[in-house]
Amino acid sequence: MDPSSLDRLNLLSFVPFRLNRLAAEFSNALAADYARFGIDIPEWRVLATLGMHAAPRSATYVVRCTRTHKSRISRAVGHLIDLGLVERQEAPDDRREIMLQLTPRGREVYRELLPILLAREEQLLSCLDASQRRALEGLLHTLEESLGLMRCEPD
Amino acid sequence: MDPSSLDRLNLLSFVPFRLNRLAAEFSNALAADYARFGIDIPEWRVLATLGMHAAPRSATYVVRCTRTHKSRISRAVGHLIDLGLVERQEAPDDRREIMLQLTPRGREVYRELLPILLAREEQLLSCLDASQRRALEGLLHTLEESLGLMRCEPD
DNA sequence: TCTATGCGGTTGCGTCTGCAACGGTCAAGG
DNA sequence: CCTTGACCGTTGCAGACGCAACCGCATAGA
Repeated sequence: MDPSSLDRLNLLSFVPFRLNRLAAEFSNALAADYARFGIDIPEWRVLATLGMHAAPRSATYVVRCTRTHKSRISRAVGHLIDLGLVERQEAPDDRREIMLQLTPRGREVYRELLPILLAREEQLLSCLDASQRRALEGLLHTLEESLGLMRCEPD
Repeated sequence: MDPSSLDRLNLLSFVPFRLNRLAAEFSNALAADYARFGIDIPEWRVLATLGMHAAPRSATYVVRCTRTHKSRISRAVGHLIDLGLVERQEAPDDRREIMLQLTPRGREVYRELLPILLAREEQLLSCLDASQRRALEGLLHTLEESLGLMRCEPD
């Protein structure tokens, strides 16, 4: 992967660095879209995870699904509740679990935000043609599999 | 890119999220390697940027090259100086600029750390065969070009 | 039943981050 | 020469972060 010699590393050819930088660039590009709705990245992740399913989910599910630290999820949920986009309800069978679901307003925001984010994704990937996108898809999948990132509870 | 419908997004197929998660996973895997030398990611970036060149570089150069915020670079440099790995010297022609270079000990650490990090990169990419790696290389390059991430001052 | 262990979720705390403001320096123009 | 604006790098500050400790609850075993 690294074309340079062994005692001189070109940072620009170091994949971890490049991935990090690329991801930061993508995040930055999306930040403005989130901000219009008063939410940030972890909050969007909660919104997206809940919006993905019809039935309520626990915070732990969101944690596993997004691979985000539970304290971050907890605070993000708190903020979303303050905004009136999410509501908690105790699970009937286990009072430790707190099921989370979007409020009508939360689902509205989700529906409004979704096409904006997909358009932004499209813009960021517009430099790739169809076959390159398939290749990217395959590579991401292979890497995710290898790192054990694909597990997510069934619906 | 997104196989799901337009009113339901599967977070797991959203490229910005996947990139972010993948990058975090890579960073985490490398963190332990840095830590053995008492440094973290931004400090490694400074070390790598200075190690890449024979001649001293300004902090602004490191900022441009790594696309890291200047306050972060400033503090990383401060720490590296405390550790005795980097030294400052005023530029003779412009007293605003402060040229940075590795100390002998800094270069030693760089040489020691480099193969460790390359091995870690190799491990993370071990799930990809040669042609997949070429594809990844190409995709990263295309995306970086498109986002204007490739510019870095000449030597 | 009582105790021990583990889980779901929250929170206090020390740390790190990015922003914006600043001090010091240079270069251009009157 | 002086003023203006730009630039380099640092730092104060407010907010965000992850860790670890914690609370309440559930489950298993004596």
